[in-house]
Amino acid sequence: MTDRVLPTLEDVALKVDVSTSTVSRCLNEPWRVAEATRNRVLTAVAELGYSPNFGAQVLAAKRTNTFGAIVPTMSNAIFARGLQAFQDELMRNSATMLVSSSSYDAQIEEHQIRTLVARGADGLLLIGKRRSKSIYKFLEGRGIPVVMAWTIGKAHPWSYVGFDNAAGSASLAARAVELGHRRFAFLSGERAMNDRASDRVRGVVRVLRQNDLEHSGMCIIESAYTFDAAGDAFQRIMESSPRPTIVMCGNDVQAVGALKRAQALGICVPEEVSITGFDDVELATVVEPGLTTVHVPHREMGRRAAELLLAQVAGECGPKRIKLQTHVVERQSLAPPGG
Amino acid sequence: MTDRVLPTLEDVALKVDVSTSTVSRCLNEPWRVAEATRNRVLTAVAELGYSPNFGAQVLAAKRTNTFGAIVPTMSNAIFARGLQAFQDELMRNSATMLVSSSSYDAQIEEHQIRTLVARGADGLLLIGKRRSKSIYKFLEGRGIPVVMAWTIGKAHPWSYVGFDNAAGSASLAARAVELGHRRFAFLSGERAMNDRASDRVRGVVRVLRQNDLEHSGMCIIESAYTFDAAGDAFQRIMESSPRPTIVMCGNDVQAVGALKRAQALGICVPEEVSITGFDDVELATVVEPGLTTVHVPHREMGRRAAELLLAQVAGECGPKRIKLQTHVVERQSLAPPGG
DNA sequence: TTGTACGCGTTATCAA
DNA sequence: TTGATAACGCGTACAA
Repeated sequence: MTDRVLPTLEDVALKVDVSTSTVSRCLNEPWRVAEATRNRVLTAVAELGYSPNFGAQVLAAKRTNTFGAIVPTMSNAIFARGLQAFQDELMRNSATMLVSSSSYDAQIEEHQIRTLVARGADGLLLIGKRRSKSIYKFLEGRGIPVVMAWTIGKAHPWSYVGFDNAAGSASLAARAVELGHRRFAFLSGERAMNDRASDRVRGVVRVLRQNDLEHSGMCIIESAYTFDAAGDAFQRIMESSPRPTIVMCGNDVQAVGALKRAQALGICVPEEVSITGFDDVELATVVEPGLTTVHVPHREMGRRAAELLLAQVAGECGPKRIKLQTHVVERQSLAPPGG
Repeated sequence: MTDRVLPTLEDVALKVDVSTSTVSRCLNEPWRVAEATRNRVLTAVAELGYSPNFGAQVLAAKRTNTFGAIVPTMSNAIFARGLQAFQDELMRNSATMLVSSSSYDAQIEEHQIRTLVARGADGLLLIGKRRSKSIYKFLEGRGIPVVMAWTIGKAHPWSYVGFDNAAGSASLAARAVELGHRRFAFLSGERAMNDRASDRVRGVVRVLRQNDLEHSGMCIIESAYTFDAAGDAFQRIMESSPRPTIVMCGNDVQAVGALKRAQALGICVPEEVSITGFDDVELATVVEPGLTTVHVPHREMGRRAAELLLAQVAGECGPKRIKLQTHVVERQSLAPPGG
């Protein structure tokens, strides 16, 4: 690798015969410099192909203009749309995005939080709110703005851009009750460190109780968020007796896993059992029968999370709590019991 | 925001009563420091919660340990798996990943390349190889290692970790010919700035020619990589006469779009028309009938791209050309013409 | 409106 | 094995 030497602020300054501060100002606060000088400077900048040295800029300005996002997974569409929107909004504000995925593992997530903070992230987007005290203390100690998405909580000192997971699954359960379902099962994600998963179960339990239906005995099985694991879990559920008339799933991936397994087992959906999802990703529209699910405003969450973080680092506002709405999307996988 | 002051190298040095150089060495080249000193230093580091200042580190070391990845889209699984593997491998080497998505737009991609380079990326992962001379000149001028994935090319001065797109679609076409197909149509992505899309079409044309089949008149329609756009394109293809017996698609997303439209129009797949994809993402296994497609080793590409970039910035090797294999995955959407 | 001068926290060179 | 010291390139008071 040959040693290339890039032009510095000083090179530009020398060429135009002004001070480095003037060049710096032209780039950062152009309005504070006379138009004539500014033009000469900017011309020289273009001619030399000057571009500020990132490290120096960060060291001096104490900001990286970089935001970290840690999502449980990038492999399916659930968080991809949100990330895309997050990054688009950052780009519109000439900021950049660092991303990691934690594989739904709290330990890995903690490590990644520390890494991104060490990397100088000006702010962080995290999914969910259930994590260790120590990592919250760490974040608070660094005074870094954090937005938690896909969930909602009380604000201070963190921001939330999300929705009520319990309410989302509750409205879906309510619709199922309305259609005549009485025997529910829930195929959940692992709830231990996942507040979204717990809330989604909780919402259903609440509805059952309100309708004086058996809820304490509702079959709840946890599985990983993969087709195969969910398929296995579904199979176990269907081996129980009496069979549920509806299996509500923690998300669309699990629901599709369940659906495919049902077909493999020759169980008709929705005639013999209804299946529902959560998220409303493309997958839900592509399977046969189409998946009844809860629509989540992924893009808006991503966009508003970025807006909020940018505003917070700019000191324009403090932590906020932005609650978005979900709604049930009815397709064919949910029908009255018995078809 | 209260002004927090984080411990610096000097704070650690003072506490242990050594020089800052020693502390720095303990962190970066621990073997070059006496074990006793090292232990005292590391203890102090832990006690103070010291973590190096990123900007200062970059400024002094001239490396960010950060790698940029620019993909056409994050919204579906096509590049998500590759990115995941890329980032996993980076993380294993305590490097981090910056990502952008260009929405399949060359202009946006150029802008993002410049941004990531300005942001100090030590290396870049790009998808495909067809882009403007000027951006290549820019990259060459900066001497930044670049790996182009999802494609293969002659190496110098760039690296490639990919596969032969033409060969992939060719083997699929050959199989279709073997099954008796004679009238082909291709539902392609936009080829103007997309070498993968062009190559995939080219592979099919080659096979048709080799089998003395009509190829110059093969119906080729381009569409965006979305369900709806692909559905529209499929519909136009099926309105032509004589109808093709097989519609090969540029990727799985387009193929699923075509498949769903076929079902909406009451056209039976594969009885009335076969449909094939490219990529072999989860989507392909979930639709009914399952999609016959070309399997692409996404994860391995991502992983090896990271390995290669890391090796290149470490000066352990120069640009390389790593060619991986694809293979046809037969499911139910491809069958002999007439069912 | 522009310039001077210093500080930011590290790494790297060289000497001890 | 350790320490002094010089970069590294930019932002920003403060002065002119």
